[in-house]
Formats: sequence, structure tokens, C-alpha cells
Amino acid sequence: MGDEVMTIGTAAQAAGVTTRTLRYYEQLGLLDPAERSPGGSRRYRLADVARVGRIRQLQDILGQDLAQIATVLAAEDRLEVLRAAYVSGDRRDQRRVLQEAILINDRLRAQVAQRRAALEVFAAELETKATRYRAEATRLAGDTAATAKRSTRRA
Amino acid sequence: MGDEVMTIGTAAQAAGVTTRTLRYYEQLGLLDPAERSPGGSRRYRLADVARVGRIRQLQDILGQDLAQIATVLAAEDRLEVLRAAYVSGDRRDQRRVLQEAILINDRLRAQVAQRRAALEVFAAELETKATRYRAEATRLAGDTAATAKRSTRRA
DNA sequence: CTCGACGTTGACGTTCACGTCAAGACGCTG
DNA sequence: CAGCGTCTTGACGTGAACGTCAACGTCGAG
Repeated sequence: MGDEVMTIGTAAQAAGVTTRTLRYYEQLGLLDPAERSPGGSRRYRLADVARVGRIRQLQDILGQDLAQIATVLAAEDRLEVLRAAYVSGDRRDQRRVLQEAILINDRLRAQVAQRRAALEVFAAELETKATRYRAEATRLAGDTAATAKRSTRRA
Repeated sequence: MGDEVMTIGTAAQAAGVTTRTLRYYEQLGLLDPAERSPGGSRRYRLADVARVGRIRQLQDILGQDLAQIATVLAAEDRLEVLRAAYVSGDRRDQRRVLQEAILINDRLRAQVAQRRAALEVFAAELETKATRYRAEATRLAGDTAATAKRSTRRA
């Protein structure tokens, strides 16, 4: 109960994309609707809709490149598997599993860190300008006020 | 002197792109090589090469979408113009010019801030996991050591 | 059971950001 | 000025990420 199951049209609407997009994502291996109806219709669950949301979010963060997103999702999926393996695994497995998880996570972190660094630089540029503008604005205001009281200055 | 002028092939190589890319950027209005030779060959200057670099940098930061990059570049260009207008303008112009500059800059900042926020969220997720993994790793190590000394624990 | 809405696969169309090729003009070296 | 490498415009090709259309099969209300 609770695991709402829906047709592709409904799922698409819920996810805010078209049915074509869902089929395309499936074709690329980004998504795989758990079951088919006896007749062959895809059946989506809320988890699938959520995954589409994740894909769009990643597109927003990392760019359109679905191949790159595929690797990120694969990594995340693998982490999920590892998590399961970890809690139910015996002691000697856990170290290996954890090591792999750390490796995957670190790779993702490095990737994100790089993008973040580039963005930070750009943001810093903009902030610098913003600061200069503000300073200039107050200077202008002060100057104008002073000018009004005294007279002229600066050739 | 100094303002090195070059042919499209040389400029392309200097910028690390192909000649096709340079013509394409020009076609989109992202770039415009100052002059043509009498015969019609494009002449690029170092500033043009730098601009290409800026475009690639922005692609890296904001994604491939050249239309969006065009608006950013247009904003930056406008800021340059305003800067010139500002230093040579008379007092009553300066306030208007500065206001426009601030407006443009703020729009860019908002845009960047949004992307930054999304990235931060993702980065935070990864950091959380990294922390958990590290904690788990030390726990495992400690547990193992303790287990070796005492005996078994945890069903 | 029928019928209309919706789903299926397959294939072709479209936009973006270039790559590639053709036919000719340009430009520098010898 | 002859020749070879480079540049010009124009046009078609390409891979990614879908849109769209055709010719079917499926599903659920009546």
C-alpha cells in the first residue's frame, strides 16, 4: 500500500516532463520503471518520478550532459547498493564496501569542487564590482551633497 | 606596436578552438574581429582571443548554452561602455550610468547566486556522506581492534 | 463488447554547437 | 608572378536531447 503506481502520462505530468523524455531516459539507462502491465504498458512508481526530479536537478547543477549525469546517478545507485550490502554484510566485507563508497564519493566531490571553484571565481568578480559600485555611489552622493553646500570642485 | 594582429587560424590555435568555432561565435554576435584585410580576411587581436577564453570559461561555469552566455557577455560589454561613459561623463550622467551598472551587475549576481545555491546543496550532500563514511571507517577500525582484544559484540 | 483515451515501438524532424567538405579568392615566399 | 598554404562563403553532416507523427495495441467506462 502507498506505493502509488501510475501510467507514463501521469508520471510524466507528475515529473513535469513529457512521455518522450521518460522513454528517452529509460533508453539511456537513467531510469527503469519497475514493471510493465500484462499488456506492456510501463508502470511508474513515485520513486521513478523522484528520480526524474533528481535528473532535472542534476541537469541544473552539472549541465545538460546526460552521460555525465548517468555516471553520477550510477555512483549514487552504487552507493545505495553498498549501503544495503554494508548493513547486512559481515565484518570483513564492510571495510571493502566502505572503501569503495568513499572512493566514489570522493570522485563526485572532486567533480563538484571543480565546478564550485569556477563559479566562486565568477561570483567573486561580481561581488568586487558590486562593492566598487556601492562605494562609487556613496562617493557620488556625498560629493553632490558637498557640492550643493560649498560650490564646485574637481576640474 | 603590441597589439598583435593575426589571422583566423593563428587566433584559433591561440584560443584553443577551431576556425569554425570563431566564425560561429561571430555569427552569433559573441565575437567580432575588429578588421578585415583588404582582401577580406578576418584580423584578430589578442583581445579577441581573450574573449574566446572568456566564452569558454563561461561555458564551463554556466553550461553550453551560448544564448545565455551572449546575454552575460552583453551585460559585461555594457558595463565596459558604462565605465567609459562614467569616467568621461559629466556629473548628472554619472548617477544614471552607475544605476544601470548596478542593475546589470545585480542581475548577473542573482543568476550566479541561484546556480551557486544549487551546487552548494549538492556539495553539502556529498560532504555529509563523506563525514558519515569517515565516522563509520573509524568505528569499524576501533571495533575491529576492540574485537580482537575482547571477543565478539553486536548480534 | 465497444469506443475513445492513452500507451507501444519505430522512425523521422528539430535545435544547438559545432565538424567537414567544396569551390574559389587571398597572401606570402621564392 | 607562380605556387602553395590559408581564408572566404555556403552548404551539408553530426551527436545530443528531445519533439512529432504513424500505425498499431491496451485499458477502463458504459
